[in-house]
Amino acid sequence: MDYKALADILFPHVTQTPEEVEARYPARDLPEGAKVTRMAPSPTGFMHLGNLYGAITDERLAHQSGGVFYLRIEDTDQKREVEGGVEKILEVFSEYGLPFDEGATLDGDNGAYGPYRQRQRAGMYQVFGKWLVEQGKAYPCFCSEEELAAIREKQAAAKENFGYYGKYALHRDLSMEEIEAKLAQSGGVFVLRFRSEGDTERRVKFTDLVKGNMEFPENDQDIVLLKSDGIPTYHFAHVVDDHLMRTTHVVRGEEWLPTLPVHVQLFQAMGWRLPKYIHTAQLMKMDGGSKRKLSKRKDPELALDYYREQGYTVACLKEYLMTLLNSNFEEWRIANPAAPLDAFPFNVKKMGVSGSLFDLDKLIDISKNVVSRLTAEEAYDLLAAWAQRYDTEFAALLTRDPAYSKAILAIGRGGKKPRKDIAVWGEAKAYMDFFFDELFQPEYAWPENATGAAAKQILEAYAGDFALPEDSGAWFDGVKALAASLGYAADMKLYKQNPTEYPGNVGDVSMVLRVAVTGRQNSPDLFEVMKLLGADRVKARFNRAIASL
RNA sequence: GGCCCGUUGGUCAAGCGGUUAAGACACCGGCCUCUCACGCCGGUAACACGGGUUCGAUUCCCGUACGGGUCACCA
Repeated sequence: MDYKALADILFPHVTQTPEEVEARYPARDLPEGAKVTRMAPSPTGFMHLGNLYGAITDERLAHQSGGVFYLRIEDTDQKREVEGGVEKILEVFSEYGLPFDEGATLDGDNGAYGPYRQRQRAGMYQVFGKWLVEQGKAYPCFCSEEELAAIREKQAAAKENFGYYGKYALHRDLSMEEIEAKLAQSGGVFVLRFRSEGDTERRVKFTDLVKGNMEFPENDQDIVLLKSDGIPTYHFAHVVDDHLMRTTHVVRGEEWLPTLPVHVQLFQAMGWRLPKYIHTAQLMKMDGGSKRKLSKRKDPELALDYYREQGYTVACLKEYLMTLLNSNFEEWRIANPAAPLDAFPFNVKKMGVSGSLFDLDKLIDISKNVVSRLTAEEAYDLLAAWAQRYDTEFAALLTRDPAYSKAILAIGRGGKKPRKDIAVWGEAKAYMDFFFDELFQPEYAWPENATGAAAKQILEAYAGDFALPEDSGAWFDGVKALAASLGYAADMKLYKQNPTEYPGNVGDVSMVLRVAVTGRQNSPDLFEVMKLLGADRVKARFNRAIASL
């Protein structure tokens, strides 16, 4: 077989040589040890936790080592591509603060190793595809979907491995005449397959940076390199791009592990150096009694949009993912509560090998901590932005008087033990709605020791000549005095010693006030609340409560 | 089914031949000059199983079980 002639028949338009292509991608001029990583999503319009998970790893690895983190768009599957898919990707990464040093941008490319959209690189893959044909390492295949399905059936019946290999590789040894005939028949359309010399009896050894040493049978499948539209499969694109773009570390999910032998083989066939691989553990969820990989179709909580809608902060999601990514992160965070995330020394060795359950409880806990560390100003900005998007009615109230809203958010904020009651912005309305008269819809639930007439008596006594106390201490002294005057125990300790001697205690009295003012039994510091509301509105609320009794 | 990866409390996990087997979340109890949210103190709870190797295995090896992933002209 004259492979050179075959190559020319198959790729008549390809005139470039591999050397010419290579010349455009010189080794990167980076300091020793600098890592080059990439995020390589498909523009499916769907960004999920797994994307973020990997991207954080990529970004940290690159930027912690003085390297390069770039974005490559894997748009080789036109069927799955959606309008605006690239915009979505860019938007998410900018939202999450994971800056690319180079790669695809909205209006083109940024960087010297482009183009960064695989479809725009089609010609390049063909150069290398042609070159492989010249070496006898690749060949055209004309099998139809039906033929492939028939092969599969046969294999299933014979209990043999699936795939295009050995005697099932129908077009592996076509003669030049046969190829020409098929080519004429197909109108020049073919699929380029790799001619594997692998033998499953032999094993390849391999080291993954997180999984450690591994051994696989060699790949004997003649996998597809170029699809019938001339666009490469993931496998070929990965090998060509990561070589040319000088990627040093490939971070991807462990679902790629089974195809690793293919990639190793391809790199060898091309005569290129293998990048380092980091196969990350998968994000799982509990389904019924067992764990399973989070699924795009079944699990809404896999989508990043879900968290944005709920009002999780960007910081808390990154923070949580980091706890899954590096086992010593939490320890570090406890020791460095205020340090920026990027100050954490990310370490591949601290990455776990087995899939982790995505734990919403833990996320919420982290979220509360993150939100509690925000200043009132920051909290207001984030909340207002969220509401603007997901609850415009609430947004209108919030932004009507920013200073007022900030003051609400400032209650219990700051200091050593900040309040931690808001985990996500979606909860904020329920937390602070009573501050807005428009939203104030009390369902008076009086404390057990002071219902009905008792509650009314307390309210009437307190509201009678109500004036805003000077400070929290004065306020509570007043409540105590009121409690005592009505026969309630003003001292909790005394009350606990003889609970039967009193109708209730000062706690009950203040609870009545709280219920009247806020419409609920739980609230932040009542004095602060009243101060913000102002004497008039507080009074009005007392009267409203009295009227209801 | 073949191949691959994994298995320490409910969850995330530390551990890397000898430990009272950390810590975090969740849960439960107590304390915290008004509730809640915090905070503090305490508690329940784990090395999948069976063989080896070894003076000694959570740790090393083999097997079993279980879980997961993957077997496309998708990535």
